[in-house]
Amino acid sequence: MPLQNDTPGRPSGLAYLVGRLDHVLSRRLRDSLAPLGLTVTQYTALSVFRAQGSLSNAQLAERTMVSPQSANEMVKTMEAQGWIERRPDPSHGRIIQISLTIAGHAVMERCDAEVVKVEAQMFAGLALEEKMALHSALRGAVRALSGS
Amino acid sequence: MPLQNDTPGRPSGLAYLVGRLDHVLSRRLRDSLAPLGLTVTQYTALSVFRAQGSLSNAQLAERTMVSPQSANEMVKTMEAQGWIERRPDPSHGRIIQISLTIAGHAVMERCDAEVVKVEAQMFAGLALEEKMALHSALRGAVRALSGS
DNA sequence: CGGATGTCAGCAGCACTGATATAA
DNA sequence: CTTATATCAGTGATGCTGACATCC
Repeated sequence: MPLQNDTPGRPSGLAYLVGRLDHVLSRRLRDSLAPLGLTVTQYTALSVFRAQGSLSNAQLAERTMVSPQSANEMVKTMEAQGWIERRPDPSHGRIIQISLTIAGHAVMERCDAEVVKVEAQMFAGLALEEKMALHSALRGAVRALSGS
Repeated sequence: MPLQNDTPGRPSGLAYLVGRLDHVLSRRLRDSLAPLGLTVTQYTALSVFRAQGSLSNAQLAERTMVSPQSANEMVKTMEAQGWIERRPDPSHGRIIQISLTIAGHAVMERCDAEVVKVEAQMFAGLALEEKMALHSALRGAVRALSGS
């Protein structure tokens, strides 16, 4: 019986498991990504740019659910690395559009190879159907918590 | 098609989703737990003591997959709060056994009520079977990554 | 003026490595 | 001497709030 107990008012342990898995996963990714010169949060941010194209800092902050200041911090270091470029929005003097550079795309591809390895190990025991179910469950959970 | 693409060498996005969910979940738990005076990692550590009973600092570090120094840091602050107590091991002069105090159990029960709320919202769309499947998938993933 | 955006400064929580002391 | 344990000190990553200037 996976759900550890049926005491009402006792957490089922799912929140605990999510946290624990992230903890272990982050560690593993950190070790895999460190030789390539980037951190896990940097990889995450770069992933967002790859998926979304060009974003302002405020948009990045909103999509990654982080304060604009935190996002700005990431952006500063990543620009210094040459992975992203910032160019003023032509239609608005304050907004600065941010996007991946060629070097950014290149480093992402190297990272992907490492991430694929970790994912494979992490969900080695799961069939494709199960991975898809997991995928949708996780997406649903993110959405459920992001809303309110 | 939940798995976003079939390009070989491209991450499936499961690692990304785990990280994102943890990010949102941590934020929510932080806000829920803050009024009770503890942080998410403190709640996690106290959960371990509740589940495992009495542990030394070295054992705590191993079970939570954290360095002994990090574990010791948590222990210090939680002892100062009166949630745990440390008593020398009778059969070994160096080891100090750590366990929950009455106050520790009490604060945990108050936390549980909050965590249950968050879990309910997070997995509102899932049937019991799906929660059980998710539970075992996550446990399997933690185990797969912890080993090597 | 008011709202959105970007950015500087300060701070807190967390986990790490290195070094040290002590018990077995 | 060697190992395990606890713990002090320093450091790095992350993310937060507050404050401020700027653009529309």
